[in-house]
Amino acid sequence: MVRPPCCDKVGVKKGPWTPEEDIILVSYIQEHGPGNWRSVPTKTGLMRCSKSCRLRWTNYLRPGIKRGNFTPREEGIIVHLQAMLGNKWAAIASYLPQRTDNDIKNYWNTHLKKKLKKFQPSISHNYTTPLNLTFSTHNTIQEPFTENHSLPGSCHNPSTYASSAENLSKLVEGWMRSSSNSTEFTRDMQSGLLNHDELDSLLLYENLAGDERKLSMVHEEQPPFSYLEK
DNA sequence: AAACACAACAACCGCTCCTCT
DNA sequence: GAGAGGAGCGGTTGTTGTGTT
Repeated sequence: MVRPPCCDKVGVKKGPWTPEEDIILVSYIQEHGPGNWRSVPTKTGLMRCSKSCRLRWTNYLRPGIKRGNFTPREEGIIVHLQAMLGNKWAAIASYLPQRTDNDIKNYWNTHLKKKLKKFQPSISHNYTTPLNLTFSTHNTIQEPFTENHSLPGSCHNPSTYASSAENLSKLVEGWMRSSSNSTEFTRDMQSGLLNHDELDSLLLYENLAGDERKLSMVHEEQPPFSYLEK
């Protein structure tokens, strides 16, 4: 069975959005709310594919989006989550509500991948396994957390990555706290929330993000699995 | 100043997943 | 339970900006 395209390719405008198109889309969504993207082009008169409208809204026009430089802290979160989840950009983005999955993906591909490659150029392919698989191997997390940790994106629609993401939420929360409170972080570590691989990853990356001059020193050490080229 | 190379980012495409009937 | 349609995701490409020769 061949699925028809999401919209008629004939007459559909492509390429960069103009300010006028943005205004039309934003005012439509302000009036009707996001959703029902299929009908947006016809209702607004925009000569755009419904997917294009959705992408434009979610990535650029949606309120609360932060653009521009990623902070070292955000970099650390991205790197660590990427190591655990793989290229699940939407899941990673759920931990950085002000950033979009597209933004994170682009930033990873253009900045972080290179940074990490430079950081450890001779990694074997054996290390490409995301850390969430390591969890089961090491039994660091034996049961999913059942506490009420809110997880953006998974609370309404349980997704395929939800179970690991729930675990991650705790993990990341612990790490984020650690940035400002190393005592609590140590407590998490001692209570078994983090295993040694994860801790190495975090500490190593904090060196990387905080001070590039340390790269040559870190390079000598055993690499965490996370920082790998796919 | 021009040509070229590279980097960064916006957007598209194809596929999968989810929901509804 | 199956099928269809819509939404979402991730990989990739295209375009533009910036730096270098």
